[in-house]
Amino acid sequence: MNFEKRLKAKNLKVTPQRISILREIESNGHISIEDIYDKIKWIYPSTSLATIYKNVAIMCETDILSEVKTPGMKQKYEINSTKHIHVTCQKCGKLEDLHVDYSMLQESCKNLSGYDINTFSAVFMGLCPSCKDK
Amino acid sequence: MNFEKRLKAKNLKVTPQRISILREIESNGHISIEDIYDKIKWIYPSTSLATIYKNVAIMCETDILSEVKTPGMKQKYEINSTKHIHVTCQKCGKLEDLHVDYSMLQESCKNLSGYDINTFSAVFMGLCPSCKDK
DNA sequence: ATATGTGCAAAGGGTTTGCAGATAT
DNA sequence: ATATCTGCAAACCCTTTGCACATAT
Repeated sequence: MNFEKRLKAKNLKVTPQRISILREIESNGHISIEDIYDKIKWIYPSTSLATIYKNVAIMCETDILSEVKTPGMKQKYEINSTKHIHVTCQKCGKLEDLHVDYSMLQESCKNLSGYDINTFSAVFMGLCPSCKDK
Repeated sequence: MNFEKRLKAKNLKVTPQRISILREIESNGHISIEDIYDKIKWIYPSTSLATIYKNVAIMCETDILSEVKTPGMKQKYEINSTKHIHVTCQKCGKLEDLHVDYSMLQESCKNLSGYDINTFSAVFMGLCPSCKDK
């Protein structure tokens, strides 16, 4: 993915810190602030936690990133891509994307509530294939 | 709703603080810790914030309450009832229940991921009828 | 009578802020 | 050249903890 382009499109300067943050999130899929920090310290040791907070916040505001919130777990971040939902394992904590069509659900939600729907956040919770066999 | 019964069923003692917390959550539908505190101060002024935290935590663990997490908003609590999803207004912050059938989505999620699904957390976000007309 | 719950104050942890120096454009 | 970004440390939440007293069973 072309991170420089995405940053510039939002008038954000391209800095090595930002690129490494985005790379970490991309290669982990879903990651918490602390985990970003722990990983980046090895690549770019001078990076401060405050910089990570500031950048994650600004990249969420500009829709480069999005937050993934799951009841009972700490919040994680992902690169904003095509709309999808999530599954997470209550035992090992793994979180995965799921590209399923939820337009029917969105339609009935819209009809029932009368809201104009912009976006959707959804997480199924259960046991992943390897945890359920133990 | 019979709060005493629900508490006793979980071996939790019935205290006036717990009853007022549950009453507040019930009458507000969805409410944050701080808002519970602000409301309870009028009814039962000696109640401490720590007590509210402790009780909300223990009532979540025992499934009397559940957390509702929405990207970009602070977390709220609701009385655990029949499974449902949520809609929230990005302008005024209102959060509502939506009793729609999501079994088809759950089925495709299960098939695609191989997970055993226990539960589901979902929030549609958009503009509520009264906010969208402004 | 006993286990559990409450309130207080202090501690803890995560997140934000202000500022001076560094960097991207 | 200038606006923006970074790193540091302090400040600032929100949340949890320990303990002595009170209360529910």
